[in-house]
Amino acid sequence: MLDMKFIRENMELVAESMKNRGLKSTALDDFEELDEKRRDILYNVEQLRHRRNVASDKIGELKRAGEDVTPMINEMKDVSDRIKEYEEKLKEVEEELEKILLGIPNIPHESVPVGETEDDNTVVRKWGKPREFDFEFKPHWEIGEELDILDFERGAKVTGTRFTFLKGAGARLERGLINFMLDLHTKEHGYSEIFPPFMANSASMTGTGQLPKFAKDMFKIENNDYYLIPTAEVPVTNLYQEEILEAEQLPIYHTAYSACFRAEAGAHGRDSRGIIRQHQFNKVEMVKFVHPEESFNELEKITNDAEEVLQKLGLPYQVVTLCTGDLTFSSAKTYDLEVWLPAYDTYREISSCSNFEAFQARRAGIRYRPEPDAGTEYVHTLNGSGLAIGRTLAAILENYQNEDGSVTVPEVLRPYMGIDKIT
RNA sequence: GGAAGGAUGGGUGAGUCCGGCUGAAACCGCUCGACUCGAAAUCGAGUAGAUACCUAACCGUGUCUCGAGGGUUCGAAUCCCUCUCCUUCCGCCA
Repeated sequence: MLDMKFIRENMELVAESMKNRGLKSTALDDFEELDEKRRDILYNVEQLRHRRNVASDKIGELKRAGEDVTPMINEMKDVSDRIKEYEEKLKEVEEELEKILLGIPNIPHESVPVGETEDDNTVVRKWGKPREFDFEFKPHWEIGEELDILDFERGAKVTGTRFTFLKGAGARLERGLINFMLDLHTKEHGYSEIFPPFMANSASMTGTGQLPKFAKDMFKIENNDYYLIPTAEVPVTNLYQEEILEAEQLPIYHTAYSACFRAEAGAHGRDSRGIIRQHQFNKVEMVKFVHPEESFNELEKITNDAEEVLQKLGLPYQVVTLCTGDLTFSSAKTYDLEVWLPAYDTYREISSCSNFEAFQARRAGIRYRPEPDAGTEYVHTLNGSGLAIGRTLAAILENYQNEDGSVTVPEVLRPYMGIDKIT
């Protein structure tokens, strides 16, 4: 959510940023009108309330002195009625305004390229060279099925499409990857580990920006105000919801493993084979709470932290800056890490690192006190996947496959796996 | 699932029966100042958030907020209703 005052004072900028994202900015006209209306009503109602407060004090005083206050009370009845009328109008306007506000996306940072689709994303850097195969290589789902470590059919039988069983060395690889990533981030990158709930309520979902706009992308629990989390970002960012942090607590770095649940509405037919797009997948997430001046430095750092996972695993990747049209709703700037997948003959997203600036903090009420006696300010929040486990596993199967159908275990995972080859 | 108790500022906690003089005592913490070579101790002062208006800004003024929402009332932390969460006991359960 953007600051109302900021929108009021920067109408053109907000309108332009929405245009760059490929959105209509008609909501802004409504905003302007409602905002003015709200402040007008507010002025009137506050005047009346002031009158009422003064009179109420007076009535109390007179009553204690034993005087007759009936005429005054009768007069104030009328004032109270008028206040009630104004309050109802105010509530209407504020609800309308809130709706508009929650629908306005974050403003892309000036360094974000203007563009419409993912084709307009710019490649920042590449690491590693895609492997040249001297044999017929296979996609990960074939490798996985032949090694009997991925079971798609039974996943579909037991639950449904886009659910998969990992078995034997596959299950161990999944678990090894989780542990490897958590160990790396906690021991070498200074993150403290969180194990969050896998469900969160609608206030939290609104805090990080999933609600109200993206309800259909999530799984909702029946008879409860709970949603299955689409990412650990939700519970971890909301850890400090409605809290005021002390300046010296910042920056806070958290890393968390969680299962992630996504309805994948509108993705019918896309990536239907393999484990690239599942309704449930595992992910190790990194979340940061930082001083506003530091957030863009921190974005570079969090991206590097995610990159190091790929480097240690020896997986070729590229870093792209998402253009304005591809940028997610809450983000001011996002780097995607894309890993090389031979069977797809392209780089595919495996991590997304974003700076949300104060956008989430404002929604979630996460503030800090810059100086001991100063007023509060919103922190900046960031997050990055470090990494999506399923896609990492797919990348390992494809990039480390051997001609005989076996898969070599990357060096750094051997302590976690206890074997150096999956056969 | 059953029974009881509770939710007040950064923390502890009074106020709630008997509505107005309480945006909130007291203590702790924190900040600043005094004292000190420095520190501790002591003493003094300050110390909630949001928002509207004013201002270049500081300041100032008003309004709202005592778990959330609604009601009664001229007036609600205080009375009534609904909901949420927490604690304890019983039952059940990994």
